[in-house]
This record gives sequence, structure tokens and C-alpha cells, in this order.
Amino acid sequence: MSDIYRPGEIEPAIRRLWEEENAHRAESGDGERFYCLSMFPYPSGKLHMGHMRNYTISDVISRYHRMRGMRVLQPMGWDAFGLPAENAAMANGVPPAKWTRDNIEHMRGQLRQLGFAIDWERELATCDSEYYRWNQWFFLRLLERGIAYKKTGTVNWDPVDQTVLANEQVIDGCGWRTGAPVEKREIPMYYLRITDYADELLESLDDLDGWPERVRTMQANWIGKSEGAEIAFACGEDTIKVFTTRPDTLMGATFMAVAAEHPLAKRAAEDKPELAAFIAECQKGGVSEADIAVQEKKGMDTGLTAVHPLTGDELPVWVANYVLMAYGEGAIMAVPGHDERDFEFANKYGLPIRQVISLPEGREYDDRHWHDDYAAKAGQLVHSGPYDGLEWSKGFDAIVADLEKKGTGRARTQFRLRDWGISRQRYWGCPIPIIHCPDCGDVPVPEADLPVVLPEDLVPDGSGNPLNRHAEFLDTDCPKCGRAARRETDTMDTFVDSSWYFLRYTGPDNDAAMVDERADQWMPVDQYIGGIEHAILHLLYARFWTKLMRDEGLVSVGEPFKRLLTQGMVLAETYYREDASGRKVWFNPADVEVQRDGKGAILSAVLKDDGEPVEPGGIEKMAKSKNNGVDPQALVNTYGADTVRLFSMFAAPPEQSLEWSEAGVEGAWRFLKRLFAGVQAHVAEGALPGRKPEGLEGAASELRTRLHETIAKVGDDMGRRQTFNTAIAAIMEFCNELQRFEPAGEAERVLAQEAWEAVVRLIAPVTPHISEALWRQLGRDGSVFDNGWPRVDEAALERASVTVVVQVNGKVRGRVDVAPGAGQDAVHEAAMADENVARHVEGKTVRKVILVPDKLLNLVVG
RNA sequence: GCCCGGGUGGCGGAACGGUAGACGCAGUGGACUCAAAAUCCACCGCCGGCAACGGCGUGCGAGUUCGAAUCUCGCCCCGGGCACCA
Repeated sequence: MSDIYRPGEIEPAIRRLWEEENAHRAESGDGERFYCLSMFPYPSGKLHMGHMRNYTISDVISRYHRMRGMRVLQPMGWDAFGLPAENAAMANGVPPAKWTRDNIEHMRGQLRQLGFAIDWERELATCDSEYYRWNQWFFLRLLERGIAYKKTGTVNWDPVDQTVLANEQVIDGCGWRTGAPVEKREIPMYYLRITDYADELLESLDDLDGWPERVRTMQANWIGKSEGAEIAFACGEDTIKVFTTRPDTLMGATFMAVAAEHPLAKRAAEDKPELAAFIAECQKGGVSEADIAVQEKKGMDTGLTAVHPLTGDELPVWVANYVLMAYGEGAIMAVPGHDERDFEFANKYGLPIRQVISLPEGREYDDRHWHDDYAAKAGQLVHSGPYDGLEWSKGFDAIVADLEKKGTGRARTQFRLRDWGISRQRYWGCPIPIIHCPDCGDVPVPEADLPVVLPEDLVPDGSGNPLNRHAEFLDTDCPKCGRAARRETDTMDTFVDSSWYFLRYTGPDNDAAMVDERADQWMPVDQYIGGIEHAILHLLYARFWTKLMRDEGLVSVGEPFKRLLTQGMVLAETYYREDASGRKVWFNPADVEVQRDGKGAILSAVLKDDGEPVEPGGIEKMAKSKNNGVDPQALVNTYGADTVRLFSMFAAPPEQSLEWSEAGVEGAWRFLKRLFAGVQAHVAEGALPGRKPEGLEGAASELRTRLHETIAKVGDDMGRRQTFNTAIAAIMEFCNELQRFEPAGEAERVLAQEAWEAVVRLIAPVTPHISEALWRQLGRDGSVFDNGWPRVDEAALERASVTVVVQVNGKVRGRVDVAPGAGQDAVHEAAMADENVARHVEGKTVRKVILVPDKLLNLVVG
């Protein structure tokens, strides 16, 4: 082997070795298993740094556990259905299927080049009918069980392209391609009753102690369980049913508000053109909650009144754009005195505001200015007739009890979580296996006819789903009556695909069943790694789907992911230009020349191709849609996979988001060169594999202590803390010491060998190629990944003395060396012998002494 | 707007209530070289001081504690999610 580190030679050779030995196949059999999973990528074209980081983390964890003697499964696949393929098709006329499969081909090559220990025999792509047929099969079971059902839902409608838009495609309320104002439209869709599982999804969050607290909090808030009451208000012949979390404020209800889509609003509008116009006005704009939440609160009186169930007062019924049809009952009782949105609305339209809950001592209620404590769950009921003086929660119970007696209300639990709408009016997805028969209605495709295969040669053009114009797909016979019928052309949400792929990895070759007994052998996933952006939707749906499969008897686990590492996003600057129609065209940072001032702010940015300026669009997660993904390929070509892996792990702790910068990759490269050279220099004098050094003294003994401290730290950082950056820093630090060490005599050369062997193994999960090569050079047989993780020699950790920091009034004034475990008096005495410490204590009384054994002594004087 | 994070030298970051700035990048000075690259050595938060050392310093303001980057409250800025981007 050459004396100079040449990754271009080492890396392909080592990968060939692994391939020949089939080193990464996950074996079923004896021994502890470890299922390490990373979120599968959308095949967007090229690998970007976010992928690189995600899969490197996964590989480090996999290889670490493999070295600790476990049977590791690390699979890979492709989240291959979705919108970007249709966008690419519109842009260059390539069928989504071809575009997707070409991308997979390219990205698989990139992944292989990075040396990940992936079991490629289990690879799957969700656009393959062998995969998605099970989506269809399971959907039909859910339909039978009543978990899947049909109802109308609201979508974004582009009136020019006559097509449904994704929220992402609605920009400032207008269609992204046409620029036309978007409208809300009601269409029939299939839904899954995730709300049936709301309680279990919430409760079992408590058991997920391997999940980050913030993810559990986000999911709990998303599910949003609230205890309250359902109250019926009579309104002429009808009743308006509302849900409220604050029945204690019922006496403060001064008006009612219903959503624009509420049946009562529609009815009231029949003979009121101005109300009909207002409701039409509410149909403008997109459906996303973010859009709705920021829009100005508007409303109109319907002219109807509702009867207050306790006082008999007549309350005006309004239509309000801030009341959502999808939440609760699509109607609210407005208590402007104690709800911020109602307060704002009442002030705008001159509706009465009544305080019914007392404020803390000394606070005055001001009905012109909102204060957050108006909404606090605290205080007693006031201006509430018979309920006056009751503490708010007692008032809650009393009012609910009275409503129950009258039969106009009851206590109820409400979830913010809504049922999961899975229908998409798109071509590039899994077909929903339903046939529409003019006589029999919606008929499920018989199991024997599955899969319903998606034709792969269509090219969407932006004007709706091309399946609607594809007779070969569309025209079929009714399975019930045999007469001509049409296939459903909606496809499934891609979150369906990603809700169970981790189960399919355990038995991808089974063409007779969705999953088999191997699922229970590997599940649950021991470690799941993926972007924090999936904290809610994907992870919630995957948990839900797993429970559905459990309840169908297909798997025995109820929670799919034992431990979760949420990777921080890799961010990069975005650059764009607006074209003639005002649409933004995004440019990749690699194609932009940027000048910055001393503080890093952008002074100017021009496109390299034409030298013309581009607009900086801010720093965002690397994504296809903003074209700001940085391809690691150029770096891999220059430095090799190990350097890029090392650098991406060293740059920041995995959970933290990271603004992409290449500065620093040189440091990783230099470290590997030094490591390589250090081992060469050592083995040039002869390798001494597998021996334990005896009788070390002085610097050699100290070095061995440092070695075993490093082994302990790296093990803790990789296993428990998962802070790979600090593990690498500790290895670098020790290497710096090792390189300065000049062994004299055999015992010290044996120590050097022990140290190099340990370093090579400690860094192996991060830089597997160079480690594998150096391990063999050090005279060891077999793969470094089969030879175990270095063991800490507890005896080597013992030191003759420790340094204790001495503080006076919390400020560091000196350091003293004492015997390990020295008591307070002994350390105090030693500290007073320090000139600087003595000076700061002189003439003052020591009032308190605090000792942190072997670390710190604080003398409180005054 | 609502929910969840984050803010530490010129830069990426370390500090797991107990020495703020480990490790690395960039920079500066030096060695080697005809020269360059590579490599090696030294310095490297700000202010004062020849030094010993002292003061200040973790987005801003308050609080808890012997001790706060770390815990609590309020504010500012940045990022993620908000159900059809994945």
C-alpha cells in the first residue's frame, strides 16, 4: 500500500471487499437484532447534503451497533410517488415514471459510493405495483371495517387550469402557474378514521421515552384533546350545535358564529343576496390553516337569532371567516369577554362584550383592549346570575349539569385532530381501488383483481389528472353487475406509502402477503432517523397505520419506532428571479456568485451563466422546490467518501439545523491524512497486534489513561448521547497526543499499537473505508467491523492526582492538585496554600465552603 | 396567527447547573523549500497590564442559586410544522 492517503484507490477496493463478503446482508438468526432505519428519500434527482447527513448518521449508528456484536438491519428504498415528478413532467415532457426511475438509478449509485452498510437486497420503491398493491389491499380491508369512508372535503381549486392545487402551489392566494385567485371547492374524498385512534395515539406517546420530548409535545398539541361541552342553541326550527372548552363562560355568550360552509349559513343566504355574496367571498383563497389564520376576521349578520339555553336571550347569528367547518361543529358560541378572536370580532362589528369571569385583584376589565389574562382559566364567575361567585371550574361543572338537566348540552371531549383525507386528484400515485358503477355505486375492486396498475406512460400537463382522459385505465366493467363502469381516478396521499414501508423491508420478497412473520422478528425499529420536518404528519400517520395493521392481526407491535433521532435540517441560501408573469424561478447556490460584507450579509448575487443579478430568497431547508440542494458529489470526487462523511458528522450535533458551508472540510481531510501517516509510521517499525502493554510509567502511563478515557467518552457519545461531533473531537484530541508520543522500548510500542488499533476502531463507524484498510495494516485479521468495539480498561482510568478548580465567590482564582476523592478540609487546606486564592480570601470571613469532589471548590467569603 | 425549536469568538461548534470558547476552519508569525503546494511549530474573545494578574463577555431585560450559556418569566431575531411539498 502507498504511504500517501489515496481514498480514490482505497475506497473502491474496500467496497469491493464488502460486496464479495456480502458484508451488509441482515441475517435472521441468533443474537440480538438491531433495526436501524432512516427515512427513505424522495428521488428528486441528486442526493443533497440533507440526505448525506441523514444516511451518514444512520450508517454510523448501524456500524457502531454491528461492532458491538449485533445483527443489524439497515435497509433503503424510495418514496417514489409524488408531486415533483409531475412538475418535472410538465417542465420537460418526460413521463413521471421514467423521470423517477432514472433518478433512483442515479441516487442509488451515489449512495453506494458513500459506503453505507445497506442491505440492498431489500430495496423497494413505492411506485412499484408489487409495493403499492398492498396499499390497495389494505385500503379495501379498512373500507370493510368502516375505518375508510367517503365524505366531502375542501380543496384549492385553480379556475383557469381547472385543477386541484396542493397548498404549496398556492402562492399569496393565487395558483402558481396561472396566477389566478384560488377558490375553495368541495369534492368527495376518502378518509381514514384516525380520530378513532386519537386517544391511543395520545396516550401511548407517554411510552415513547426514546423519542425527543419536543416531538412528543408537538404530536400531543396536534392531537389536541380538549375537555368541554357540546351545547345546542335553538334557532327557529333548527338547532345550532357548538363545542366549547369554556362552558363556564356561557353566560357571557353574546352572539353565535357559523362557518361560511355551514348549512344554516347557506340557507340564510337563499333570500339574502348580500349574504350569499359574502359567503362567496369566503370561498376565495386557499384552504391551508396558515392562510386562514392570518386573514382579516370578517363576518356578516345572517338575520337569524338563536336562543340562549339558560337565559332565553336572543343571540344574533353571524357568518364568520374564522370559524372552521372542519373543527368541532363548524359553529361557535362567541364569548367576546374571554376569547381573543371573539373579542376582536365583537369590537370590529360593535357586538356586546360581557365580562363573566373575575380578574386578579387590582386588574380592571377594559372592553376596548384585549389582555391575555381575560382568557385565563382562573377566577370566579361574575355577571352570571345564579352562578356568581363560583370558582371557574365549579361554574364549568354547574353549568354543564344544568344543561344536561334541560337536555340542551353535555360534557364532551373534542380533538383538534381531523380524519385523514387520503384522496388526491393526481396521476402519479397509488390508484384507489374503486369502480364507479352507474347502477351499483362505488364498488371495491375484488382482491383477485389487485393490483390496479397505474399506466406509466402518461405525461401530466397541469390541467388535471391525465387518468381522466385515459380510456384504457378508465373504462372497465362493474365487478358486481358486469356492466360498463369507470375506475376511480384519484390516487392515494403519498403519506400512505410511507406509513408502512419499514414493515415491508422485513419481508420485501413476499408476493403473497403484505407482511409475514419476519415483521415481528425485526419490529419495532430500534432507531429511526429523519428530518424534524416530519415530526408531526409522517410520524403520526406511521404510528396510526401500524396500529391499524396490529388490529388487523398483521403485526404484533403497536408502536413502530422505539428510539427516534430527529435530524436538524441542512439549510442553504435560496436565489430567484421573477419571470414575466411574476413567477419565481429558483437557481441553485452552486450556480450563483455571491459577494458578502464583513458580517456575512449578501452584498450582491449574480448568476454565473449570464452575470445578471438574482434575488436572495432567504435561508431555507434544502429542497427540490427551491432548488437549493447542494450535491455532495463534487466533494466526494475531490476528497473521497470518508472525508465527506467525517466532515458532515463533525460539523454539528445531529439534532441541530445546519447552515451549509464547505469551510472546514479541509480539516477532516487533514485529519485522515495524519491518521493514515501515523499508522504507516507505526507499522514501518513493525506491527504488534493484539497485546496489552505492561509496566508503563510517566508519559506513557498518562497516554494510556487518556486512551481509555477517550474510549469511554466516544462510546458514550456514540451510544447514549448520539453527539457524533464530540466523539470525533475526542478522537482528534487523542490523536494529537498520540502523534506527539515517541515510544521508547517494546512496552511503549505495544501501547502505541493498542492506541492505533483503538483509534481505528473508534472512528470506523464514521470513516469505514480507511478504518477497514488501516485495521488490516495493523496486522489484524478480518473486518474491523467483526472484531468488536474497544473495551475500557478500568484500571487504566485511575489517576494519582486530580486538578480541582478553586473559586472565591464563584470566580476562578486558582487550581490545586489533590488526591482523588480528597475531602473538603483537605482541598480547602491545599487551596489556601495557593497564593492567588489566599490573596482573595485575606481579611474576609469564609462563610460557606462548597466542594464538588475532584472538580471544584467554591469559597464564599464576605 | 397558532404549535415546536434555536441564538456562545471572524466562522462551524464545545461546555450533560460547577474552569465559557474543547475540537476544527479561517487568520497571523515562524520552520522546511530555489520557489510553491503539502507538512510541522507557535499565537489567536474584548479591554487594561512588561508580566503576575485584573475587569468585561454566551441575542436583550429581569429572577432563582454559593455558582446560570445551561433553570424560570418577559421581549427581539432566525428556523421548522400548520393536515395536498415530502
